[in-house]
Amino acid sequence: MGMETRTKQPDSRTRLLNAALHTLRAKGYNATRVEDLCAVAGVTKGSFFHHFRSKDELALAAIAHWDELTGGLFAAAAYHALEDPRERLLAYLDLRSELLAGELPEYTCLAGMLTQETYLTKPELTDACERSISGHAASLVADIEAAMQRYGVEDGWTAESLALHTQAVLQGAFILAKARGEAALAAESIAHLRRYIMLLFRDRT
Amino acid sequence: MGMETRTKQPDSRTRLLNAALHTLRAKGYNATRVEDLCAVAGVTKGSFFHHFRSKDELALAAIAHWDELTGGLFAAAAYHALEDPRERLLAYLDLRSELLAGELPEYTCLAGMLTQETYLTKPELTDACERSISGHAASLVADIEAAMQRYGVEDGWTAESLALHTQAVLQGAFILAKARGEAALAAESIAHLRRYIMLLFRDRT
DNA sequence: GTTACTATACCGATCAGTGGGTATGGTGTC
DNA sequence: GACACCATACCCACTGATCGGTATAGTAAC
Repeated sequence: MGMETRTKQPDSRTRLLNAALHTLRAKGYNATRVEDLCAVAGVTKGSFFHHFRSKDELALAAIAHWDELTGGLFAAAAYHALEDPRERLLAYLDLRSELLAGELPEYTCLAGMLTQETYLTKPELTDACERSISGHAASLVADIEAAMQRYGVEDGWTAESLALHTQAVLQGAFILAKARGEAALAAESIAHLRRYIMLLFRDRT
Repeated sequence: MGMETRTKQPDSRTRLLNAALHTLRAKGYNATRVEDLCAVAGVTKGSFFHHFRSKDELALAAIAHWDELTGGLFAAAAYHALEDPRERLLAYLDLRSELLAGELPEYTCLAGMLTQETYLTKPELTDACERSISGHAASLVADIEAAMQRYGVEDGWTAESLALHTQAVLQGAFILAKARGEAALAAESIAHLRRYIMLLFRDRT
């Protein structure tokens, strides 16, 4: 799986994982049949069970795949070069806003979706989702801490809690957007979060 | 057995709806079997299909039941008597925080949960969820508008968008709480939202 | 008798997972 | 080069269990 030649088509395993990212986010875990994924990936069920021992195991692999993709996306983002940590946070939110441009199931969070559906029924999956969300939140903590220091915030809340709050807002925004069927709603929620962060980290002139 | 049947227990239909509120929020729509609900409600499948034509119809009825219960709860809350609309909003959030005291699947939002799972697969259910969430959000708009006026806010955002944002935060907080398995997380997100509202509606002395 | 409700046995569709098979490509041996 | 050998990847037909829904028979109350 390491160094692969630059073929036009990814291999079956990757195609199944990509199909999973798309379909799981659109229809959820239980409503997605193994054969749906096979159809999207253009393989047969035999191939599916050659690569994954079970549907659960595919979901686990899909979350790992998701972490890899999104981790890369945000790690490579340009805003890390900004000098002011507050600006880095705001730029992060702006990027999240920009990502809303695609189709709805494409910008939604896989981990958030699966958390709801697997809670109490599939502990390993819930755990994997938790690690995914918490890991992403953790990547914001350093910037938040730096901003707190720079802007002299001592308000009885922790950097971790604000990092998790940003993720909560995003997750909630996705639900609202799904309910209403419009991405604009999610954008407005992110705008409110952006305003909150600007109010928290104010220039004390 | 005959004489004991006439207890103060709610009728079968209501017991099924209550079972649905509990079980659907805990396990989701697809993972909840009709017979699970029957077991919790203490009735048989025959009774279930006497009261509801299908599982979908039950879910619809459960959302209506949910709207009734929560609508009553918030309509009857004491804080509506407060004079300052900002204080009414803050008190609303405090009430939401207090409700987190119960077991996790008990304070979660049924509509938010079902939205995710029925998106693209059960349009009528998604619509019902949308109406439920939007309706609840709408009940906050008057107070937000009054607060905007009283505190002289003219910031390029609407009362509706802030109302929906509060719901987004709550929905997201529930997901995080489920992922981590602790209600405290949801409380912290609500605290951030509370702080945001206090920063928006500031006394300009 | 009729209406409202409950119970039980069953049907039919669905779908995760299996088993048995083929195709391809690599490797060692003579 | 030809051969056997083996591993990986893949396909198709099937199965066994699950579960929404139905058919039907009953009971209680007016």
